[in-house]
Amino acid sequence: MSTEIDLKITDSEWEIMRVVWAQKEVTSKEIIEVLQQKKDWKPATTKTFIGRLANKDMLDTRTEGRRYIYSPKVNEEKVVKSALHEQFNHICNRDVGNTIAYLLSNATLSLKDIEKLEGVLEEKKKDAVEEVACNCIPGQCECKSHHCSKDTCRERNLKKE
Amino acid sequence: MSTEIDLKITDSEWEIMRVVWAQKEVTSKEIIEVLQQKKDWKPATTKTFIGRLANKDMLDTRTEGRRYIYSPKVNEEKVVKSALHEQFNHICNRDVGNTIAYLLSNATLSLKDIEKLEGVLEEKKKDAVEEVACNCIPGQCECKSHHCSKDTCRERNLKKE
DNA sequence: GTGAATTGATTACAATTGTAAACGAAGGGG
DNA sequence: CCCCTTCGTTTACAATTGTAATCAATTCAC
Repeated sequence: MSTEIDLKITDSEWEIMRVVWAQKEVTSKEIIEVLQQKKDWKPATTKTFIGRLANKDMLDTRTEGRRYIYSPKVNEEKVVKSALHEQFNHICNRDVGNTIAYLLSNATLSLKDIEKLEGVLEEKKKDAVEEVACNCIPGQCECKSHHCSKDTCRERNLKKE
Repeated sequence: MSTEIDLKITDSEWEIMRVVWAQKEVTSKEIIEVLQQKKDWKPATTKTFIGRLANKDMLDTRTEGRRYIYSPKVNEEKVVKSALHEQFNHICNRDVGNTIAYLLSNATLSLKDIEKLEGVLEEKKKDAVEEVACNCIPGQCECKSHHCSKDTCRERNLKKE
């Protein structure tokens, strides 16, 4: 029974959390100020999101005088990773390489970044597989089509023609 | 005025779309069958999602007899890329390299993948930057803290101590 | 100390999402 | 020809999300 907090947050909540992650400790006033440059939110709107995040146990609230100092209760990296995992769950394992290649070619990188990435790739060679196995259920990706046995299966019937 | 369709779909809609993308042409019956292995959905639930996707113009519906053959109206790759872009929008450009490094080290890759990725990296060296510029608004990442000028700014006041 | 400003909490309300039953038209079987 | 199945459509309804006003308790300014 791991008391794993749900790491999924909404787009608006990201905006709040990024401020809190960046500043470590902030008042609602500061969050509101920072986000005014980016989002067309009324202060009340920002406050709603802050409240919801506190409810969801994503924000710690320490009392300083009569107001709160908010600080993150979840790690930014964890949330980012979890969100990315979820994205990658939407594609076949066999496509992961290509997808990352796309991300790379789209990214702005420093030489340092590139070197690091080369290092990772070098490491990866050690446990590279001959061919990445498809992890999809039959019918949900092209690797395995679902080979239905029923006469009603359109795919099957097309093949018979 | 680009008639850009909104490429954002929900988790449940992904499940449907993946079936349609994989099969190119499917009936609702087949979608329902495929997803029964994965999701604990009643057929009615699947039908709802199909209907919504058709409304959203993500699915094409061709009539064959009295029933529909569904096919994708949006490209899978585009949807995946758009979803990933959205994710990467949540992090500072300076962290992109590291984040991709994490994805790489977490992925199962073939030698072929790795070679391709090495090629991309090689290309990247040509336009590698000295240092990736932060693209965040001040206050939303640690690169630029928001340097508020107001006396009420907590961060500022802490520094004065 | 009394009124104005702050600030967290409460309430509001529409849109989206997840989940599904019910309905209605159209075919298929007998 | 009539009933049963099939399948798209309509309706339902709770939970979540986006957006915000209002309230109530403080505190600050005068």
